[in-house]
Amino acid sequence: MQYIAFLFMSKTARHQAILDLLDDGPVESQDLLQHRLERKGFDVGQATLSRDIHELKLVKGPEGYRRASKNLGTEGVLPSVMHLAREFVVEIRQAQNLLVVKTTVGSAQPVAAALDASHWPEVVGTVAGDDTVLVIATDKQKAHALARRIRELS
Amino acid sequence: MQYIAFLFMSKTARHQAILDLLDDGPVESQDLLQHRLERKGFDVGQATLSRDIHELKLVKGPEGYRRASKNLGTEGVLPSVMHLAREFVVEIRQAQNLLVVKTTVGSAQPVAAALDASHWPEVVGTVAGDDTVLVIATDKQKAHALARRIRELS
DNA sequence: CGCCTACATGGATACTTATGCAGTACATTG
DNA sequence: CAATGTACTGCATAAGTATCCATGTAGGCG
Repeated sequence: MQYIAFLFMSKTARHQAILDLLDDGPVESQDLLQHRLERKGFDVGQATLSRDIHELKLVKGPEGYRRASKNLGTEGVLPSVMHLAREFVVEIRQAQNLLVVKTTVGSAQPVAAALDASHWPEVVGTVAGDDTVLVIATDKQKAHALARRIRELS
Repeated sequence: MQYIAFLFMSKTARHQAILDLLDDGPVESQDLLQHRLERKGFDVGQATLSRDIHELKLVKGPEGYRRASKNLGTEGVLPSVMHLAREFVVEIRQAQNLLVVKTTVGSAQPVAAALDASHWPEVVGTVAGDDTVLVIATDKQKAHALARRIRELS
């Protein structure tokens, strides 16, 4: 039944969604969070949110829930993946489910940050050095698709 | 009556005392805080503490109440994996034989170092960025087992 | 002094969050 | 396939926190 896919995707996706919501500012209560998630298509109970919040190590201050180490309101909006890719990506190679993205020297970090922020489902995570970003995809196929997508942005 | 002096000194002094207490580590609940303050000579109700906490803009995370800006200083000694995992690891995702460990911003390096230092047989190696550690395991199964083990540390 | 206003506080209680338990969906193993 | 284990979840409810209301005190002022 379709529950399968739903359940499987759900938790991680929901976590992502929660973090996204929090990037728009703190959320007062679990109830409010529940309703916002609902509007985003996540139907989940308060109990689960309590658990999610614990797992994500969120913190509740006077303003509500927010990410633990999110300090200094440096709300520098990061540039779009498209812009960054076009500007700094030099080459993309694939090795199994991994992509090695070569960038101009010093640009790997911002590119990785942008890829993370885009929350593409194929991207499990990224690690950046100085001129290289390692992108971890769920599997070979996704990695390939992802490579194409990034190339197309250029 | 001495109530005068008591009442007059109280609020500010109590606030100070609360901050002092928190410097020794987070406090789980208002109840606990109440008892600790009592031992220090402050006799105060839960309602008042709720207000104090708000006024001091304290923050409640998984560990309890703490000061908002507390930026956990990780000094020279390499803390145990357990401690680091519990403190900084936010999420663990698996992609094939790799684990993508998300940490709070800036903590990836120390977490990776700790994982390396633990010399677990499943860990082939690690690479750390800013908020992401890539852990390479020998195979899918080991990766899965490893993920569980790290999660259990929390 | 008598009166008024502003605070600080505790008790009771409304409200919010955490958790024990049980059920569902797989995954793995024999 | 049956048996067992793991992950995830909701419901009911326990545990924890915030707030309404009443009280007591201090300071200002005519």
